[in-house]
Amino acid sequence: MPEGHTIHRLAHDYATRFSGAPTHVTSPQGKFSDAAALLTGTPLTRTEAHGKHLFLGFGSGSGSDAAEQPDTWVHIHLGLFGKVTFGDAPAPPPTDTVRLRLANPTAYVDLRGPTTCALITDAEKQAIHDRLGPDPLRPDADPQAAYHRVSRSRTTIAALLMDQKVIAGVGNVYRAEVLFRHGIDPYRAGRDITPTEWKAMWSDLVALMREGVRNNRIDTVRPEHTPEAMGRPPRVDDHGGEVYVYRRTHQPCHLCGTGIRTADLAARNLFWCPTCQKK
DNA sequence: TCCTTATGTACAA
DNA sequence: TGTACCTAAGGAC
Repeated sequence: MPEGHTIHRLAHDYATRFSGAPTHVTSPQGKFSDAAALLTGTPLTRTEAHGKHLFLGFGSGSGSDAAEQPDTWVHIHLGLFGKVTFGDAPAPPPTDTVRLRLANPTAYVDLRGPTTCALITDAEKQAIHDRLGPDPLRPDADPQAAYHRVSRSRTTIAALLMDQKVIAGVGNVYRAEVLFRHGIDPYRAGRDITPTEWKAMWSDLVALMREGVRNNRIDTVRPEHTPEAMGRPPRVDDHGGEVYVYRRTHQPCHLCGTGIRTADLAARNLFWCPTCQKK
């Protein structure tokens, strides 16, 4: 379930389970074997997330100097299919799709199907930060930098929200849901989004994504709109969270009953309520 | 057992 | 804009 909240959660969980002690690093599938051989026995010293990019820092930092940088980073991007599985030691025999396994005396973690898993330098890592937009989950994020691009673009707000150079970490679910929550027509041009609307959407994303990290799932339905509150039978969305429009094609809108619409936008599925999202 | 689909991105044309 | 890539689950046969 790789949107930004998942990656920040992973950064935290990798650190919790593997910081400090030397880590046994392997690549059962083979595509990362050379790097694994270099890293094995080295401690994981730092983890970081920016948007959908995960960075695992190995080596150094073991001294008391907190400013010390890791010697090298593993750059991970899950893409559409990537999955991470944590478990307690002893680790079971890995299946042949495990790209990267970390193991220590108490825990193991398997990475499967990532679009990227590569050893990079600090400079290469910096280059990735430089090409990404602000991430609502990072304390250093500047929402104005994102609005600067949004406000001078003829591209639709739906496409801009998915553009990682504009804003990092928002994926198809948060995109659909934040537009619904603000009643905004997904086809409006970025330059027609007012500063007030952008501020509201940004702070909403910060809150929603923080909750996503906490719960490890995406919930966007306000308490007063839950099926219980609306006097309707309870419902489970098949992606594990409670949402207004994402993948609810043809189902009635929770607020007005109109059928949720879907369309192809830049090769991704777009979902929205044509009645509630007219702004 | 095969086909479709998916919360993503990069590159070619 | 189309296509390639990485994996696994669910549904159709």
